[in-house]
Amino acid sequence: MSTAHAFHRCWILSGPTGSGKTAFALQLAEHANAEIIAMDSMTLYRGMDIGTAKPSTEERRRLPHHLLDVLDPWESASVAWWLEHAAERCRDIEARGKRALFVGGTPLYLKALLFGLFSGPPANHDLRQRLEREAGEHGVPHLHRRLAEVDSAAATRLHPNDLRRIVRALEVFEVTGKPISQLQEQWRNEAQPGPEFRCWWLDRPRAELFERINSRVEKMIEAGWVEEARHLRALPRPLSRQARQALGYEELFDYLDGKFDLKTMVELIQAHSRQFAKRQLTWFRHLPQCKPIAVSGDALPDVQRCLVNDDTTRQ
RNA sequence: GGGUCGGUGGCAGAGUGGUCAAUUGCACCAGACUGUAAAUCUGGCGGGCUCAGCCCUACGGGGGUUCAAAUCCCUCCCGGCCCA
Repeated sequence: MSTAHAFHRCWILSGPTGSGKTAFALQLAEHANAEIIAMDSMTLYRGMDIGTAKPSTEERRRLPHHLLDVLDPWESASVAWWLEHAAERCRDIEARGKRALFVGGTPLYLKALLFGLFSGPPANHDLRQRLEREAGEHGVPHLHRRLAEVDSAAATRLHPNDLRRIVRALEVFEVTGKPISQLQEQWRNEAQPGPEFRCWWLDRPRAELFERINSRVEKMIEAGWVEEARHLRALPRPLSRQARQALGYEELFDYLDGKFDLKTMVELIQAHSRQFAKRQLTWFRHLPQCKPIAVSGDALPDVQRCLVNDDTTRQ
């Protein structure tokens, strides 16, 4: 069930957290008569607004945004879930003669957009729990050895401590009877994107990016992030495992429990945000389809020049 | 002014004569990543090199003891606490 063909004409704007995607996206979208689809695993959740830096209501009024606020915070998303909905929105937008512009910094979603996913089984939580318990009793390397017996190719690629991926690989094997390494081969057959396809990422000097991240966290606190967290905690149902992983919320909850003071919490969130940005950068630098746009300061990049430069790099 | 405890790598904090370029945590750098991904995992982290080894500079400053000191002694500077 390849969805990759759905994205052959789309544009993608990515970049690390705090690089200025939202502002530039609006300009880009208005220039291209586009509608925006969030390529973001956390802005999916209602009620998580400040911490996930969702576009403001004014910004959303300027043009249609998709896949924002589509789940309750106790619900769970997954790449596959997102990809399916993304393809649907993309087709719909293009059917209306407009351009789909994906904006966001979730690298796995970006990769799925570019390459698709292999058709495999969804998460089986009971099975995962069983495997994780097994790892807890005998150690993660034990699970790795077990994987090596049924799928040596996957085991070779995975570090013996990489619990998540070892569990996923074993899960796939147990429910399909096929090694995950074999199913993953499907990526090689993906079609190439069309000539209108564009993919950029905003590339700021590291020191500047980190300063922006640090001050943005402070601004979020000033904007009432603590209250937002308090409210989320008071909901009738607890946050889903996925939603809970959004940067900062766990630290806010600990702060509300009195585990540390405000200053310590802010510093923790800032550090974790910087580290996330760093990991994002590793992806962008290694995805050849994704072209860097050098940005610095408050000035937005020149749309026209981005398009021109991109053409020259494609020849 | 007197007494006392302490000054270790970006920070916190071990070490208390050789096995110490110095445990560990954080920060930072690099990498991985196919249905949890703002997650998870891995490696590096004084400087230099003809690099599984060698050289240099290092544990507040200076001096000393010793074959050998971050570790012992003297002195100076700085900080905390107590007395005045």
